[in-house]
Amino acid sequence: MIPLAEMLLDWYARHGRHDLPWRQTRDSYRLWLAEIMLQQTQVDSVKPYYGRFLEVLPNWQALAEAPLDQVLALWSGLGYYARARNAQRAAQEVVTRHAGHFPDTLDAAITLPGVGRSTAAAVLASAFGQKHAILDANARRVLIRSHAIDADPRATATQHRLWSLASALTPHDAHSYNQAIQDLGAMICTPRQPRCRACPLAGLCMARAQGRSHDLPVARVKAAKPERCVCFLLARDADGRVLLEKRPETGIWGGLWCLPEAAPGGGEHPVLCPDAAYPLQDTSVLRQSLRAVWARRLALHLELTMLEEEQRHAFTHFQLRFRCVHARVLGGAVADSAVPLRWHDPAEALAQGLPTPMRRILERMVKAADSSRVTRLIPRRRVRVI
DNA sequence: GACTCGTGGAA
DNA sequence: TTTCCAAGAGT
Repeated sequence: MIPLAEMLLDWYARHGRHDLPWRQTRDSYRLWLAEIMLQQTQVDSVKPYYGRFLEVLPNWQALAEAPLDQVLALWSGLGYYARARNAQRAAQEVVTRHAGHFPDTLDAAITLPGVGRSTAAAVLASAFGQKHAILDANARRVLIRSHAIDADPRATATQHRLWSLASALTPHDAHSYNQAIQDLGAMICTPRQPRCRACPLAGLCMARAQGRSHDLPVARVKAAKPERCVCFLLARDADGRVLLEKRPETGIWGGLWCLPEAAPGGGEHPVLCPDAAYPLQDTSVLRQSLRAVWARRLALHLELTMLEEEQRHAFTHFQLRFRCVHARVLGGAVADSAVPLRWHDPAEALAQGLPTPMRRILERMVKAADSSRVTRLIPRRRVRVI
């Protein structure tokens, strides 16, 4: 065995994170689900979602047959929602095309939606004991530092080099090795402030020998984050229900329930609209624009009552600035629309698949309603119409 | 190749 | 406060 692999396996046996939930099983479904949830997502974020998901949908069959809304509700807050949609499609393929068994070759596994080379390799190594190398962010960082690779990690040529390096180093016990290199990347060879003194590879690490541990991998060129501005409608009907719309299946927050949007610049879905930077100051122009957009789309007689303070939500490639606009419904009915619109009781809404900012808004609203119930003895002040 | 796709933690 | 980036894959 190559010394690097031997050192890693020895270190892993003594210091690895053997207690992670997905390391208590060799079941392909559970291993695959963990790999999907862990894509671009840190371990601590995944843990609560993983247990809940498996409790409700414990096998391929259950996931394949579940309503997509239920899958998205279980994913709500975890982000990258295409993973949830692809996961269900993959489960359906496993059931229909593979007789309920995860494919046992790399090429077949990669054809599943949401399963790339690294994910397929991880599942096949752990579920079936096959020898396949992974190349995730942890493994990539460890290889780049140990071999002092100062080329751009995102360049195709570097990717090829890293994959062949990963394959060459991976020993027969790929199951243990894959987890070992991930744990080293997560616990010792961290992105910032690597703990080189505790590293089992310190003796052969070229970056350390060259005093460049902190400088590798080379930083990516940062692109300026554009802003998008939008108002979300918090409309309540006479029963206190709130209006939600189901977003299109593709794009930001695809398939999730969301407060209706509007932007002064118009557009069906401003959140999806690049360069949608509009002023959000509380002006009569803004209020008229919002009323016009929502009147046209929703066919409701709305009375705007309040604009909340501006909030922000950061995405990977842009920053969202938004304000919540409170409104009472005086009349009209939700229009027939290509986009499903539905009135939800607040508690029921929180059980749906919601993006995190929507969940926060609705939770705050429910909390406010609870506290106002306590003080209901005091007559509610008349709401100012704006 | 260059974009697109979420969210939370750490510094 | 802002910045960075994670157990990547799809288009």
